[in-house]
Amino acid sequence: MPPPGSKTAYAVLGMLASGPRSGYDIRKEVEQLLGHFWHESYGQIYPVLHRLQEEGLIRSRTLPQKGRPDRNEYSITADGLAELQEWLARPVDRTPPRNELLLKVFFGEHSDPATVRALIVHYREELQVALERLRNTIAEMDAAVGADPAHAYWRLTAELGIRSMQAVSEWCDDAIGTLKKMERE
Amino acid sequence: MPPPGSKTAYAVLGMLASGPRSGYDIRKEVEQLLGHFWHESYGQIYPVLHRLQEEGLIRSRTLPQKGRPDRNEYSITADGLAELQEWLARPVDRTPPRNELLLKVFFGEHSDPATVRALIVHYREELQVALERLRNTIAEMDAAVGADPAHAYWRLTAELGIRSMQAVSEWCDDAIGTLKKMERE
DNA sequence: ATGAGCATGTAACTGGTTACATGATTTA
DNA sequence: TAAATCATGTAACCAGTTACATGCTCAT
Repeated sequence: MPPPGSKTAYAVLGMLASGPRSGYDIRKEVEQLLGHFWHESYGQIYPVLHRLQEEGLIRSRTLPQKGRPDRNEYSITADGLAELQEWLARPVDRTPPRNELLLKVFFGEHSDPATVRALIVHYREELQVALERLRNTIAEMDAAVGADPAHAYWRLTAELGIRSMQAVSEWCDDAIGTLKKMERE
Repeated sequence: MPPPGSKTAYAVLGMLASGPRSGYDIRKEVEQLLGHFWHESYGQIYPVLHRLQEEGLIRSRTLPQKGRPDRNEYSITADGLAELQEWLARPVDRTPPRNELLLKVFFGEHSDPATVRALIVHYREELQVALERLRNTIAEMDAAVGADPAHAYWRLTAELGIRSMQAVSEWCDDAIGTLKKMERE
């Protein structure tokens, strides 16, 4: 029943559940669609593909190509789908939190309000970019697929992305205000 | 100039910046105060303490104790404080996101709405507990220290904790509603 | 002709967790 | 008397990143 642990294995399995893909495809798709809440690197994907194949959860066929390296296309097996579904039904294991921004804010007393404020200002800028990008993706997806039932799940993830980014963004505004007040004192 | 990378090193340095502590103390305090956004394990703290001492960023003295192991109390050096402050001024490096709940939600099409809903319900319960715990800590801290300027920074971190948990909690409510609707169709 | 994209992979490294070992003391 | 707390540490493991290597094709 293992592959235990490795989220990457399940991410890969999940991607293959909607159709055959190469390692390269998986990477690209994860970045595009899941980029706001997930990430995978090649160094993780390729070894996992090999392992999953050994375990019979996926299988591959090699498509020769002219001029570029052969394309290894993987598809999920019945066992793989079962494994995926079993994992999906298990409650998420909560991973220990690590928010570097908050760590720095907490240590703010050993620096000064202006420095901390600059940190938050910078963070907010990056946040705004990510928020804008996600909003655009949502608009594109909504236009492209409409009320597709498969799309509904992606839509849920996007919704949480928007909301939590908004919440953080508002906190940034307020924190910047508070720190400005502290600077004046 | 190194210790590069390791957030643990900076977390430890930051803790020692407000006074001498043992590895054990650090662990406990991180859990109590920073628990809602940070985590450290002994297996990480003790080696880091040794390394930081070799690098001259902290120094230790051993307090013999009757009946229990000697207490190694570390304090930050001038170099250590400088290193901490340098790090504090640098913008946070954004770590690749990994939200397992959203990963499962996204793969919901390979399971079914009811299963996904159960996942979110369970998640929301744990969230509520964490939210309650943080609210209590805030009440205690506010009562204990009042408008202490050092406390102000902690207060900022708590504020973000509350807000983002609330945002996620609201999303859970809505998502559960959406999934119920999907179940009926 | 330059660079981006296609496509695969590996090795070295880093960061972190878990489980173990030790053992007295205080509290319930 | 059982369990939690104090207090240290290590070894084995796991997950993940980064940098590297290869080499063709297509668009600018």
